[in-house]
Amino acid sequence: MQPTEFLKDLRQRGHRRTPQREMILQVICECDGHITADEIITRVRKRYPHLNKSAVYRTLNLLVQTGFVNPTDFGSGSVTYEIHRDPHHHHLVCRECGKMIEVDAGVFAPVERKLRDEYAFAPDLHHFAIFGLCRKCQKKG
Amino acid sequence: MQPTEFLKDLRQRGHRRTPQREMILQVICECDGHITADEIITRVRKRYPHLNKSAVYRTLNLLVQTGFVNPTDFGSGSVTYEIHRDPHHHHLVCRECGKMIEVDAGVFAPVERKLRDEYAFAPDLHHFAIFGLCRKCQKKG
DNA sequence: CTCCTAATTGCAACTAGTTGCAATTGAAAA
DNA sequence: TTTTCAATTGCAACTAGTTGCAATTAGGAG
Repeated sequence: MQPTEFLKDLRQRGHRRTPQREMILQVICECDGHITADEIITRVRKRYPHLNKSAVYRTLNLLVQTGFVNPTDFGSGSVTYEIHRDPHHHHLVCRECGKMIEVDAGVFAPVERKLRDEYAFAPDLHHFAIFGLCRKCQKKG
Repeated sequence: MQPTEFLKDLRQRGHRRTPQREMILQVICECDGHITADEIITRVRKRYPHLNKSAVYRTLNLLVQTGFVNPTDFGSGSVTYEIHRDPHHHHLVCRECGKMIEVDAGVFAPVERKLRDEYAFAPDLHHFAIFGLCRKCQKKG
């Protein structure tokens, strides 16, 4: 999806099209992967120096609420954001070497089933960062 | 486990027994459940008014690293801490009414198996807060 | 008991992110 | 085109948590 499409979709939900949101979305769409709020601010300010951080955080929260963007905390001190792709995926993160492996949402299907059946609970199992040890670091340790 | 036992165990790992750590551990052990850093500071200061927040956060991080305490982010704005119990457990949190249900670690066994078998990844599947909808709120919505 | 040294503390400054509020502005209606 | 009003922004102050550094201290060795 392109920024314009997201903005149209937001409009239909009663949100306004503002230059700030337009540029924030542009940067997120261009970046192709995970990006932090700080990096968004830096990139937008190259063209539009007056951007305020509140607007960025509020826009990001809006995009997360509407499901256009997924937040992930890799434990680096700042949350990263990524355009949502269907189906969901998760990230395995090696706590030794930092290696990241993407796994598809299906991994959690048995968990979802069990929580629904045994607890009548409908979980959101979206976009987790799962820490652990990768193959190489298991052998080393 | 009692504060004294934790302190002994820490000592064996090369950490010192300080009055700050002693009182922080006492408060965590007494509280019987989840407690925030801020609440720990408040409670310790009743007896020892000069406690600094850095010491609290550093002690909490130490206790998490050593596995004595589990951190959980319920999305309330501050992380909560809980004495570790074996076996691990997780928390289901209803995003509508806030209801919390404890589930044992076994729920994630199939995930662990799959990640080990298919990705050679050894995950830490400890003490998650899993958001979703409880039975009642599913019916309402 | 005294000395020594690394671990720990307090402090102040910092980072990431949130919030209340007044000023601005998008966009729909007149 | 002008009016209108809620949505949004910028700002400044705030919260949670982290960090670098100098001063203190636990606790083992002599």
